[in-house]
Amino acid sequence: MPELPEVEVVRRGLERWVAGRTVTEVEVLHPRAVRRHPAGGADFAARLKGQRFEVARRRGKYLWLPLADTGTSVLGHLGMSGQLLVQPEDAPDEKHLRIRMRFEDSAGTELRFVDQRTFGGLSLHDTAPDSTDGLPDVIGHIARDPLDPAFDDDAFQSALRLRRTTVKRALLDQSLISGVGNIYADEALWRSRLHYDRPTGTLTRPRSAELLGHVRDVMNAALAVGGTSFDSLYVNVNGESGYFDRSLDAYGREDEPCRRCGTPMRRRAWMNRSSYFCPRCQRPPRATA
DNA sequence: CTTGCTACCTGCGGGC
DNA sequence: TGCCCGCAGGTAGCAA
Repeated sequence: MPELPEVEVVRRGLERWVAGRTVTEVEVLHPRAVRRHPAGGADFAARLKGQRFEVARRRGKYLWLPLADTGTSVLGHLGMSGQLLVQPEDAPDEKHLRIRMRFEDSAGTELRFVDQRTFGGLSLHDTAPDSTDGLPDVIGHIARDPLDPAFDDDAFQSALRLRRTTVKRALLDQSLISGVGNIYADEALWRSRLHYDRPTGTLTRPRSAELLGHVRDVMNAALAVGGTSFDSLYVNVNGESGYFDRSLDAYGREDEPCRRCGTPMRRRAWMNRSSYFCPRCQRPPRATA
């Protein structure tokens, strides 16, 4: 479940179904799922045993579960295909089950990390000493996300202008603004009538403010309907899909009419992935750029 | 320091 | 039927 709205849907599920529970047993079934935990899977399991989870937190696409009274947290990233599922203990193992956690209460459910492509993972980290919001130390480079009340709009706009890059690259740069991925970048650019290759330095203050507003709007709209799910890979902790795919205006709409002007939408290969845009509403920047 | 490119994985659908 | 290719919502790590 990649981008901010989908990760927030998962965070809310963890808040409801996992917060306050004490771990009794951890099984690491694939070493790559804990590769960001340098001490390895056995250490990860041993250190988690007996600890109690506090309310799940999130920044951008990262989420973490603080362990009560330890100054440490279990940090998670879902990568491209990761899922955190709260399943009945007797449910059959998923094909790509990587990590299982059992609890000492009698709720009868366990937490599972399932990940087909193993780009995601869990790890255990200390809380950053200078952090006021319990941030694990290893994600200090991740910028606040646009739904964070402490996100600084002015600072973002200034930093954006100073970048020597193009606008979509900047939106995907998690050290500048976090939580935006390929879908919501294309959606926000379409709403802003901006081409993905527009140099950041050419954006006026009102244009960058508008872009940021559209990033927020599209993420909030997606969140309200449970996120974007094209298939069963992107689900909440109960395995349910979101509905925002029906509301996408750009992403995945190659050859379909632009919802604003009717021109067929285009797809361009871009950074080993794709960009979807309207060739009429989102004109490429002048000259070579 | 910044910016951009590639590797890291598995699976799916389309063309041959 | 099967093989090969391109493609998939992400990020770390490295080169320039």
